[in-house]
Amino acid sequence: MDNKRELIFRATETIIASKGLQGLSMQQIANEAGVAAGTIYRYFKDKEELVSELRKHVLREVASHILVDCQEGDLEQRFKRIWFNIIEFGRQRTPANLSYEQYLHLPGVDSDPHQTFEKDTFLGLHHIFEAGRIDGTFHNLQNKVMFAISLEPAMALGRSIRRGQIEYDKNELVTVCDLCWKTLLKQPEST
Amino acid sequence: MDNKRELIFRATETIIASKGLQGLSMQQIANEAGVAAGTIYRYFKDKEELVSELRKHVLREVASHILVDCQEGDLEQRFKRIWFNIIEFGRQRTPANLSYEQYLHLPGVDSDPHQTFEKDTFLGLHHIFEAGRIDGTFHNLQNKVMFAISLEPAMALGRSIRRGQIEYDKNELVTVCDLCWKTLLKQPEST
Amino acid sequence: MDNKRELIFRATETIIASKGLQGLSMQQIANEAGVAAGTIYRYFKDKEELVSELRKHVLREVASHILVDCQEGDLEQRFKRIWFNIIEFGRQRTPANLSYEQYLHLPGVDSDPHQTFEKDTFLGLHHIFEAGRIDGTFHNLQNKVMFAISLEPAMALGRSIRRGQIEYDKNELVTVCDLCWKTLLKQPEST
Amino acid sequence: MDNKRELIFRATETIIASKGLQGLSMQQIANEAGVAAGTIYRYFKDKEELVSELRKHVLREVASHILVDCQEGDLEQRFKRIWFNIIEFGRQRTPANLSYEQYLHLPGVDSDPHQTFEKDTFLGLHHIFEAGRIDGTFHNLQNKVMFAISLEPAMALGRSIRRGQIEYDKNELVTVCDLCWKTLLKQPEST
DNA sequence: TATGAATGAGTTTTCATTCAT
DNA sequence: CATGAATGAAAACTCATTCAT
Repeated sequence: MDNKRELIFRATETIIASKGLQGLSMQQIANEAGVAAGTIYRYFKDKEELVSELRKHVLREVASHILVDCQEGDLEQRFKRIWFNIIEFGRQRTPANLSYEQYLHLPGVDSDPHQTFEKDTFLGLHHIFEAGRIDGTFHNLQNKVMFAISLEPAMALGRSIRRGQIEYDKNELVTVCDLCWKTLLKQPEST
Repeated sequence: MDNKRELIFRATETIIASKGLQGLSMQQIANEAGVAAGTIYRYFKDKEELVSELRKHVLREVASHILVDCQEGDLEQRFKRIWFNIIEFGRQRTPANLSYEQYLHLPGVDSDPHQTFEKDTFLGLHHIFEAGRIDGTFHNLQNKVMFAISLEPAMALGRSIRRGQIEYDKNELVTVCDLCWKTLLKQPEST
Repeated sequence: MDNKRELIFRATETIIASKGLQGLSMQQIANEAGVAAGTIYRYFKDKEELVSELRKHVLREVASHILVDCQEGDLEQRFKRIWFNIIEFGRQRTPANLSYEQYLHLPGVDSDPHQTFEKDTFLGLHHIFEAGRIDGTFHNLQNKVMFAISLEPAMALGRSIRRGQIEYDKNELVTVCDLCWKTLLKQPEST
Repeated sequence: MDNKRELIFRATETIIASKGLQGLSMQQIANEAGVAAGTIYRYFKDKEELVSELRKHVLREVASHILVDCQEGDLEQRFKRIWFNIIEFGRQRTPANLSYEQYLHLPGVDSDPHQTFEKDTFLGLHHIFEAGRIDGTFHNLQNKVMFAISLEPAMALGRSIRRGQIEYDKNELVTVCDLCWKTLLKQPEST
């Protein structure tokens, strides 16, 4: 069953979340997962494969949290929903979120297969940016650039809230979300 | 001499830049630095101390690159200079930059001494945000929040350029920088 | 069925032939034999028994190849037939031959049961040497000694041909076979 | 110092002699050598290198035992001295001899570097065979063939004596040695 | 102070063997 | 009988750290 594979994934995620990728030993994973060390090797060729497969798994988790409900409503509603999804997800001290961050700047992220996988996983985001660019609502900027100016702030904010570096203030966030949205717009709205 | 301490720092930085914190052995550092393995222990209690001291060292390097020339001119000029400093620094494949990223999300970053040190190092930024907030030019937001919406994008962009995910386009950057600046402003400028 | 036992034997032989006794795992044997790993344990107590049973199996194979047609003709004809059988068998890159060599100098060969089994298996050879010794044709030497001077060369030659260390030259071999034969004779033939 | 390398060699040799190449673990070697397991890796890249370097070491030992005093006297004297050296060495239950046999039929022996090394190490033998062939004393046979018919028997005999399969009988050996010598001769001596 | 050989605990990985299905 | 997932002990190997020189 894939039951055990999932078990190992969760165990690994948990450990990475708490001790980082450096404090990660196969024995620990086995203990946490409640299986024998050797069992891991029935599901993953070696540690490298486990870590790299988990990366995809985590990215998928992140995407599923962030892209929830992002199909309905107009562009603004969809964008703002995603923006808050990012905040909510980033605020949490879940294994998924914490281990996601451990993967963020790993050497080798810029390899082709990784980038392709990442792009595919977050395809929903690209659709939004493209839609806005095509109908002339957004500035004519590359997707990555639009992400950087409008959603990267949400990631940073979620993280900072989680770390206790800034206080969670719903009203402030609504304001900031609106600022991020307006940054994308070619014509400032006539309010 | 502190000559050797510096030598060890540089060696460590170089290795972290290329292989990450995981592929970091004392022997490698010794080789790269051109000293004996035992020598490292004359300057650092153990590996942990070396890594954590280097973190401060790297943060200082980053700050010095980013805060260059940020005292002259009006708020806008100072902000935009920093914004581009971040882009320029982030674009580079220097040991300082690459190893900086390796430290970014390390578990334990949220510990108090770390946070204090980071805050002190980037004090210059705080001054700018405070100045703008006090004279009523900027929104009334916490510093970290202002950083998140105006400079975090620059960090992401620099990184993406370096990784080849977006093309370097000076004009586009000028536009984006301006957008980031305007995000901070309470009253949209009357152009 | 003994069908499966034979299957396992052949698989083991094949693997030993190509990777030696060191690169021999139960899983590999199972794969090669097309059975489950656990199945092997229905036919053999453990790996040791499998390996040791296979040794006998291989010895029997070797004997059957070498002692073929060795009952007909006079002493010289019988000897020379065997001599060439050894050459022919040794030249081949068959699992039987290759795995036989892997067993040759294994520690524990000098144990009593092994020696007895070996002696029994190659009884045909002993008959020839005894016959020659009794009728006064051969020197009065122990069987093993006669084997050493007359057939051991054939084994070495077959092996060397297989390894490409010497070229196969039928005429030269006929000469050498004759030399080996004459070595056994008490009185050099009056040619 | 190469002191420790030698120590590790001797320990490995001893273990191979008693348990074969299969029952050879780095930990055992370390224990036998009286060093830490990690120390072995300062002298040898990995187990494979250790085993393969030891092979050369052992071959050199064997050659030095066998080729002792083989420069003096006429061809016959030189040959017979070597023949008895082989017997004497093969009779011994020394680590050098026992581990030598473990290497004899290892898969991979027929690789080029191995063969070249072996040929170089036993160059002394080739000289003798060549000398005899050139001055017309010996049959016109390839060196390996001459080795097979005249010295391979000595190897087999030494081994058999050691294993207790034949009794040590000096007179019989002198006879047999003479037979081996005569096998090489083109013209049977006029006695 | 500097060295680098040596250590040995800890890591990854393999594999003979068992046992529930 | 046969399976093959699971086990866990043991193997190969790494590496932070120490210490005699």
